[in-house]
Amino acid sequence: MPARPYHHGALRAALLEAAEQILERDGLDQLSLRAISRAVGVSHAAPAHHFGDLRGLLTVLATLGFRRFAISLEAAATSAGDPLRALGRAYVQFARTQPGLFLLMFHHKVLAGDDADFQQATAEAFATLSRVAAVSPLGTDTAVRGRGALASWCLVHGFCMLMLDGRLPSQPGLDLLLEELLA
Amino acid sequence: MPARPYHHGALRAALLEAAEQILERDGLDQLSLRAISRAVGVSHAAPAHHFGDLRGLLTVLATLGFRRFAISLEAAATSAGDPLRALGRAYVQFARTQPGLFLLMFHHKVLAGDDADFQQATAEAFATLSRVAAVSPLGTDTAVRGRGALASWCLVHGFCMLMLDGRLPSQPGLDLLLEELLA
DNA sequence: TGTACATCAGTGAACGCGCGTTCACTGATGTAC
DNA sequence: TGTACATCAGTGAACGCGCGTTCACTGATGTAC
Repeated sequence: MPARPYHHGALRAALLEAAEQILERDGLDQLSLRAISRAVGVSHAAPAHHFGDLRGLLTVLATLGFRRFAISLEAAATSAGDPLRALGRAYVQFARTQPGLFLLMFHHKVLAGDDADFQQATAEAFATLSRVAAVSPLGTDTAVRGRGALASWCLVHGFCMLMLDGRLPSQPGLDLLLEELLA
Repeated sequence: MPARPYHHGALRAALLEAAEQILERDGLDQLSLRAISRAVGVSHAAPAHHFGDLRGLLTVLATLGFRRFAISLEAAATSAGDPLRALGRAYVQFARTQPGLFLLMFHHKVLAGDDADFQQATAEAFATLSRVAAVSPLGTDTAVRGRGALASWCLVHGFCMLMLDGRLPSQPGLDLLLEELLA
């Protein structure tokens, strides 16, 4: 086996991993096909075989993000204690530990929103949200059931966005959140 | 007076206006010094005299945005009826009618956050928010007074962000919001 | 009132950069027979 | 078991694009005297 085989073997996964690293380290505006290829050590024309273009790669990345998001939320929802609070904590935790990915996931402009896998992954995540948060099932919207669910979602999502924009205090912020979720 | 005088006269204002138009029409990623200069019909090196670099221009633009934001919020806060609800409506209204500017204002990465004017303008806007929203003055944080204020802010901000990302239904969304603000 | 001069605002050409895409190619793999 | 061939995955050079910055310049304005 030569030191560097012509075929990578798992280039697709390697590209996604590198893309996520760049996303967290440098942000979305620094994420390019060339930068990703460079990080993996491959020709910058290679990603086209796996993702088509940059939008395709970003969409796959966001899809994987939503899958992981859904798993985290589901785990929180079935944990002991108040499931709504646990859900909120998990939501914020996800945004805090992988802000680049989180922001990408909610940046529809750069994503292929009509992608089937992407849509399914987002629906999966939001299903947990609306199921757990709809403690007062008053409405029957397709997107979100009930005002309580929407309000909870907005509250926790707004918290994440303000936090990631540096508009909230650093450490006591999470402590505060727990209190608000009481309401 | 010649058809096109050498000196523009009000280039600074014209550049800002053009920048805002591009921001709303094409988004932040299309906003460049060259695009702005092109729109005004001026050399692309000209903006440097007024703003230094792109970051400087964006910061001024965001500062003006926060000033207008503060005025809208203040007007809502002093209107008849429930001030907290009016404030929420004004917040969403601002984000809805000028999404590009709103997103720029909450995109610290591209702004000079340490700019004095910018900081003052944001503080001005947030002051109205915390004053009105702090119906239950339990805390004494520097940024936001009380849990109620923070919760209201997160709620309405999250609503805006989800709305601008196309994650909420189109028209009935605003109607729903009014109900949630009851809580 | 007039003149000299400093300063300011805008020009336009040039530079280098990183990007996405294209294209003919080559190495490797798998499959049909 | 072996051979031919199609397909796939990655290469590397080339192209054109838009960008920010720099620089010597020029037109216009204002100020000192």
